[in-house]
Amino acid sequence: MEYSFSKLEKKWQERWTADEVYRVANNSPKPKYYVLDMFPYPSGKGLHVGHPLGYIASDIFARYKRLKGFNVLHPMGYDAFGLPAEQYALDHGVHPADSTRMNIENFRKQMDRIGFSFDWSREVTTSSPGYYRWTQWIFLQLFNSWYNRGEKKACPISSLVAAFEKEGSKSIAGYRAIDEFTASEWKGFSRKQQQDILMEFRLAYCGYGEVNWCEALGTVLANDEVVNGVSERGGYPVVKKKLRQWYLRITEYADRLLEGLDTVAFSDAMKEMQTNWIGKSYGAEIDFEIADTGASDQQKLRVYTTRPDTIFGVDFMVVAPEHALVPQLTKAEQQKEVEAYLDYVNSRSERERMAEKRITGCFTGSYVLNPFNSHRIPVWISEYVLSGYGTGAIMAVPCGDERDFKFARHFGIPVTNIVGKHFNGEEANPTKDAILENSDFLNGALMRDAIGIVIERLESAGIGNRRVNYKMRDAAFSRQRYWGEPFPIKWENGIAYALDEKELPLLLPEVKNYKPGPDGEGPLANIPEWTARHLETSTMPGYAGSSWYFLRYMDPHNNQTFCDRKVSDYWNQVDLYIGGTEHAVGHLLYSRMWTKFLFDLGYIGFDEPYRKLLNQGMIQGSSRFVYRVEIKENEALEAKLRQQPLFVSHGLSKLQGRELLNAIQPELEKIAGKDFRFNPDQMVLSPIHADVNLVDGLELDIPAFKAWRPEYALADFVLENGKYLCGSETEKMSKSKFNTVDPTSLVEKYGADTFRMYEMFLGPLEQSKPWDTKGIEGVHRFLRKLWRLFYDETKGKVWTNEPATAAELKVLHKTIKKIDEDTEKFSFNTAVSALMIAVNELGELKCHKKEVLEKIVVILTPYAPHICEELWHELGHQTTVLDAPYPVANQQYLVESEKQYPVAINGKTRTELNISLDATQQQVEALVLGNDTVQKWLDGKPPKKVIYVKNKMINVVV
RNA sequence: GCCCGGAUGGCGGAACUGGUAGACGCGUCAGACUCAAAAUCUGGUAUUGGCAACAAUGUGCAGGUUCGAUUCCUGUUCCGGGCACCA
Repeated sequence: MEYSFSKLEKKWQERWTADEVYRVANNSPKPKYYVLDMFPYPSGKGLHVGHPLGYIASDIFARYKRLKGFNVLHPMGYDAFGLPAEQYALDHGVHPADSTRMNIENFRKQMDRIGFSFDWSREVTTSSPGYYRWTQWIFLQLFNSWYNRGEKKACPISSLVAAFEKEGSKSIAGYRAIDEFTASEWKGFSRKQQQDILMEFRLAYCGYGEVNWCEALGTVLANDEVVNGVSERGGYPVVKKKLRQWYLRITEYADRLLEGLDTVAFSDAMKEMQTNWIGKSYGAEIDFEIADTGASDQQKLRVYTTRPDTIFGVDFMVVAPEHALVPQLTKAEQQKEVEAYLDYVNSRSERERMAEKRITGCFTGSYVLNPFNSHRIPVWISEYVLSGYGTGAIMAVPCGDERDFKFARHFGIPVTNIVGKHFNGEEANPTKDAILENSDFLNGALMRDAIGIVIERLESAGIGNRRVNYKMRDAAFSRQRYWGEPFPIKWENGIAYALDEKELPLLLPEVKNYKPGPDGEGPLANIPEWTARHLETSTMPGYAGSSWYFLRYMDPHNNQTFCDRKVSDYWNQVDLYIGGTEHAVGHLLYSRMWTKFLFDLGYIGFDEPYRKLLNQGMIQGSSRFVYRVEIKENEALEAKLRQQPLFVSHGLSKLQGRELLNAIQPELEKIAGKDFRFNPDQMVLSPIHADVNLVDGLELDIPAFKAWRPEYALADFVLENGKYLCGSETEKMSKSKFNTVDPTSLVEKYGADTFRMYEMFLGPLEQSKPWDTKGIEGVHRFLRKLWRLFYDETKGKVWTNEPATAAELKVLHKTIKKIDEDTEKFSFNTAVSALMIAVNELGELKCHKKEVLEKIVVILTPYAPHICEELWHELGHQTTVLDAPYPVANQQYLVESEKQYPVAINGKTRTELNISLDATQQQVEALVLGNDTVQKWLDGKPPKKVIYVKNKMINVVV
């Protein structure tokens, strides 16, 4: 009987589905375990071998935990709202709902072949009304909440209204730049005034602000969706634009997002990325009086600095071009220059600014006074100061800050040295460990200590105060697009009103075209019925639905609430979350914030969503290249080569000019004839991606390549050693590079079990690695060897009920221990190796004992579930192997009584000795020193000491 | 520029708290089976020298600590990832 994997895998997949074996209940006497994958965006391109990597890992762990006696929640769904589906709709006229449905079907079909243990009865799709109803609901909770800094948690907005009615703006002093008001003033405000103030506090709010506007996509983007000044999706230019937008007040959670990192098991790299994104810094705000202004219209320039200790090193001030005081600061004689500079700044796109950082700037003509010694300090404008951070103005200390120093040098501003020999006049020194000089009352103080001294002085003199700043900004939460959750918001007289919860879901209406609406509004603005109801016309961004999906899996069919509190109390946090690092600062921060928010309001009982996060590495493509001969500026020859292309093998691809011509002359003459003359220096070889599936290792399958594309049908090849070898390069896996490998075709050829194990065998999960199909045979061979322990091709069944020998049990228990340890620490690649070794060893021992095989089958089940289920039943079991008890390694078979030890003298191995494992140090010493070889080497001299490393070796030090 | 991570045979990668470096797989070589090939099985395979036993050298590079270093320390090169005027 042969191992016919395709029949067997189909059989069990059907059986498992029919029996609903993966269905999991929301209660159980067993302990719970929640294994989650980052759900996919169902793109039209389908899966390549890189996608299932994380799913296979999570599936192995989910099955392992189940065998270990846990009630395991392991769901899957689709992050279905988003730009690409809409872009596709614009281009092809297919409704996003339809293309999404088709893509989901395709994804599902591909995933099903791999044999995952997902509980599909819990599937969620973020674009289905039953799901986004609750996304809208959570949005309403955010809209109706504010962040109470005193209590460090979100509270209902009604509590803020109550506070205003009772004591005016007292309780929110220092929150935001809002004019103070008393309780009676509050009551006297118009409805609009009141709502405008409340809007400043809502956790989901609408406001005007600089946003990242992407013209090509016709929408705004969040900061993490902009990479190097262009859109993450599509790579289109992004400009800053002032627009009315919805925001998520994630900045209020900055501290808790930071502190929460201590309570979760994320990689250090991941924690650091989030920490940097949040970017907390400690410093002070300082007011500088603007010189030469009258006492009546006294203006102050406020700066933020982390280094108040350098206050006497301030040689100039810089304000951002967008700073509100620019017009007042600009003196008449500088007017022209400032205007020209502002024009220049506006002409530069975000991308240009990032690409080349020029030192630019312009003097305003104004001066401010140093608050401690009243020195006059010139005020400049420069684009290197960002309007969005701190106060949009800085005090420049060239001797301590590299940027300030370069600016000073560029514009010839004299530099004050406050750190003595620590500053060499050539570059700034940002040290905190220097003793201050030229610094008035700070002279002689260590900079590190001076920071606090200055802040105290500032605060007591009322010219500044301690201040914490964050790089993180509030997250832009609206998109001028169609394919997203509609906001449950209605506008009346410029006031945003929440829809009643009973009106949810606010269904996404059908549209005829997906083109943007007027005035930068979304496509929903084109629908008269929509605008007639004064509904918000933008939709929510892609990350809205993914910010809470892990909760919906727990209670996916509940239509009373997003997730019953009892159910979320049971499943609690995600125990293991597997996905890529690309969501480090997007999805992971947003979902952590939503979790904290829902916790604050008491809807769930935990405030971090993911207990442990594992980042799988990317699987890169291994591209193959063929080298095509092109002859420039010779149209007649080129025409011939277009008809009959000529490719040279990789080994010859480095040749040029005359040498190249010599190598390819015969083939070229066949195509072009003998009479052609041309300059060999105009001959170039251009590398062209060849489909990896047409290449075996590096050798091109020439007939298959010719059949691949009509234009290559007549191609000719210059070979080396009778073969055409391709060049290779590791690149991102992508259809356009023809380096994608389709998992389904591999499953068809080798079976799902082989495919799963091979993906794990490739290397450590967290490491990025190039895909190479070659090695898959080895894993396949392993499963066939395993099969042969049960069945012989001629004899049929060979397994027996005979008792196992000690040697066989030793192999078994060693393997159980190893697999258990490796799986527990997610070292799946070494676990697969250990399983291979076990099967090899059992094969050598000709072990066909049920007693041994049965346990091997169970520990192998998470890795290769189909073959194990089949063999489990073959061994006479009636129930599924999924519920088998996980074997325990028996120490008895792991301990050896005697072992051969290498004996080294000063680190060099000289001989080997058999030593009983319970021997004492003295016994070992006597044995070693009594040995002839050792004696010979010692040459009569006594050794300094004998080092006996149990289970390892013995070293004699002389 | 700053912050992380990495570098081990022809290749992917093993190696527990410092203890025989190269497990396992691929590739390759040899052999068995075969008329032959494929498939399968068995064995060899870090490098250099030697028929061999064996010897020497070997974990990016240069040092250091140690009886002993892929592992720890210092410096350095290269590669990958993240951040990038955040004052």
